[in-house]
Amino acid sequence: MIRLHDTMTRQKVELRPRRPGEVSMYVCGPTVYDEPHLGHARTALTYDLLRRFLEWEGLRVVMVSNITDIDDKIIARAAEEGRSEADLAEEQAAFYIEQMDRLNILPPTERPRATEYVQPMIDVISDLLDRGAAYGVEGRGVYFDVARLPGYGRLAGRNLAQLLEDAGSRVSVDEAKHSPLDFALWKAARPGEPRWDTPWGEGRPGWHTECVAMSMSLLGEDFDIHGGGDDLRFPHHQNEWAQVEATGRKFARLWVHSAMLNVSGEKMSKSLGNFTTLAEALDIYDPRAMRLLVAQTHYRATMEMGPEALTSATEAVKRLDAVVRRARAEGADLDTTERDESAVETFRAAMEEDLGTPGGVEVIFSLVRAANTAFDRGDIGTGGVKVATMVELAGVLGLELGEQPPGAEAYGDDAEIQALVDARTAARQAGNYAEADRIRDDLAARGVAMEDTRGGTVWHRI
RNA sequence: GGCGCCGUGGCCGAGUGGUUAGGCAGUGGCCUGCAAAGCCAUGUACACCGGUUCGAAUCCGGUCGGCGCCUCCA
Repeated sequence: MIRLHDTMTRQKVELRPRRPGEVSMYVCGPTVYDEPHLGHARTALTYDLLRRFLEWEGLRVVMVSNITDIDDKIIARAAEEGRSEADLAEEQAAFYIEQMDRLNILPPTERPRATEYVQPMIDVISDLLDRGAAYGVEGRGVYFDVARLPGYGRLAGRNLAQLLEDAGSRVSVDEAKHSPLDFALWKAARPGEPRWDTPWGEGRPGWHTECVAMSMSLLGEDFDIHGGGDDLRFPHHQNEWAQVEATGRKFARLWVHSAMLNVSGEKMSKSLGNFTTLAEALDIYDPRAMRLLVAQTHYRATMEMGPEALTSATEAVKRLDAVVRRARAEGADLDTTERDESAVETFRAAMEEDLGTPGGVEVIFSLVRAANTAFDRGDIGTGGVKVATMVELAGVLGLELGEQPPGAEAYGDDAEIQALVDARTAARQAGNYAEADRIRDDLAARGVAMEDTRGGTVWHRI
């Protein structure tokens, strides 16, 4: 039984897909007006972890993750840079996807762009207007009328009255709106801005409507999971919910939110300007280290992703790679279908309980120790099963092991290095340790490390 | 102000009412020609004060401290 924490009901609930065997999931993606930062990685990795786990459990996952390519910030940035919104958005979207690939994040089943779903958005808004749940304001746009939705605020853990009480002080009161809580479904075009024609005038879609149109168009009513970063809980997701609720349709069955990232104790965000770009970090650290670090922390807990944490995760990944190399050197059969079933079940149990990736990681490391212990005593068969199991479970977390860190380079090709390694072995066997050590130092200087195992000497680039 | 989260050993970070989380780093030992990799051992951790309990880091109350949301944001 897979359980997940549902933000709407604030409790862990069993995942019961609307269609047995298939999980439909919508995850809010980025607004592409700037480069992605570490926070985007945490969110994207979280849902990739969930998706991979569900698939490993034998479920078919239909995952939709959008790219918001029209928005106030994109318009502003494009104007600053003196180019078109489409040009900027396309460039940033491509860059975002490139970083996701580096993180080994599986491409979503569908990756819709907001501008491709303007008609569905218009349909949503028309429907809301017809039902009297929205109203137009001349020259401004169309607003959603939240006042009559009793459940509004639930995702934020609040009610309408509480929200209204704060609204006056926190949100600048807009006389044009019926209520300060009302939000824009459609924004009337201003000079020079991208625009689409509609029955109520030219303009562009409001953010909250975009995700409704895309999710409902691609997944249909009553889809299983709606996810995103915790900062989207309110108002974004609440406003999405409001629109669907007002039309009497069924929306997401379950709401999942992944926690934020802190940088030295403070939330990292674009508005605070304290963010590290993802590309920058991935140039320095093994992307697998970032993935492991994310998996070591529960997705609903705020985490710190500083240099220290990334460095320690990098070392941890090396340990995983090392045992795979050792297994090969020892001549273990890693293609075996035999598994440490007990470990697999412990892993599954941890993961089934609200995506308990930290517990899963624990299982992986306990297998590493068990494998090394087995190899130490010469039990290659047992060691091989442990490693094969470990590799599979790490794979569920999206960690491909036994690989050399990206960017690792050494002077010379494999054959040349192997020749030197062989020469060192010969020198050692001849008792010429000075020569052996000289070769070792030489290779080390070229970025090649060696490990002597009973199966022989193996080397790898660092 | 309202709502909510958190405070775990050098760092990161899990967790169940009573048995070692795990990772990184450190120290000692084993292994090694020496290393590397690895294994073993090692840290009397749970903000503070009360309470419930046979027993609480884990439940309740309070105190202090930190953070988030309430406004664009993954």
